[in-house]
Amino acid sequence: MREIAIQKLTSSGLKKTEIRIQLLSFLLDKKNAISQPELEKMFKSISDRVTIYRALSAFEEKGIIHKIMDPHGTARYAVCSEGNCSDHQHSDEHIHFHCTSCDETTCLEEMVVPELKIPSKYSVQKINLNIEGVCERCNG
Amino acid sequence: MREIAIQKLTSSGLKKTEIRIQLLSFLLDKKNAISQPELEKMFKSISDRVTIYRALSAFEEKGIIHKIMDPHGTARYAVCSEGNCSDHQHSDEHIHFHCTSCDETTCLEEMVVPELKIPSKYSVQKINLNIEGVCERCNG
DNA sequence: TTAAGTGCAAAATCTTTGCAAATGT
DNA sequence: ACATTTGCAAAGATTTTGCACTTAA
Repeated sequence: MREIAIQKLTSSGLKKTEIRIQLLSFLLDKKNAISQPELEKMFKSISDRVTIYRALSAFEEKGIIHKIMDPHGTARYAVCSEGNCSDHQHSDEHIHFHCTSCDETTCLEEMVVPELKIPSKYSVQKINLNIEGVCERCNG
Repeated sequence: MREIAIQKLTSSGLKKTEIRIQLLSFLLDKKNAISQPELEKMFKSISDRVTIYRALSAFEEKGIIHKIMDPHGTARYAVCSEGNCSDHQHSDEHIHFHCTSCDETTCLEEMVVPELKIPSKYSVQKINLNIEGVCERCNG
């Protein structure tokens, strides 16, 4: 995933620093949306909290990752699926599943947000669909 | 709304203190989900921040209100529609609309979350559907 | 009277900002 | 060389906790 990370950084015009490469590689490996605190713990040996904040904002601005708020109000980050996102324009219209047992958030990329008949007085920019429940592993 | 507030407090076994009555009346008057900071400003003359936190948690635990996280990760609170919620069991399966212009969050009580075919390996407890866009007033 | 609710002060978190030093292009 | 990125320290903001005082039941 390191190569893909490097490639994404390059095509976004970001510098390929070791920390950013590792951070992005890590996110690319996961199918889950990782919380800021988790990333912080994970990388605290090689980096500092503030650097992670800034890296994540940079990634998000460039449309490399998207941020979702989990039910606790904790920010979580996941790599955008290919070609869906661009600078400041995220069409991450897939569904997120949050497990109340293990507290993990999974992107259900396969599932699509169903058609909604929204009153025409509203103009819609983005739809977030979040399911809470218990995941396969915890149900086991 | 004061009467309804008092009634809800009574039937939840909460004390009918002036602050809680006013706080709950205020939420009952609004069709919108109000943020903690807003409530804080609104009531800062008669109450203190911590009291509001605690009142809101109490209301939420009793199923009087529900909490939703807006796109900024700010907690917002709205009264549950009649009979939908109970202690620790919120079935607020309606849709929330967040306006990116005025930053208000509205409960679209009329709209229902559509049927979703969720892989059976997941057990679903709650579905959150959040739409971001521009509301009628701001579109005007 | 006594359990629940309040206020104030203080801790614990989480997020942002400024600036000098380090790093990639 | 120059623009980004990093780290550290410090400011801001938000949420939680402890405890003595007050209030509703």
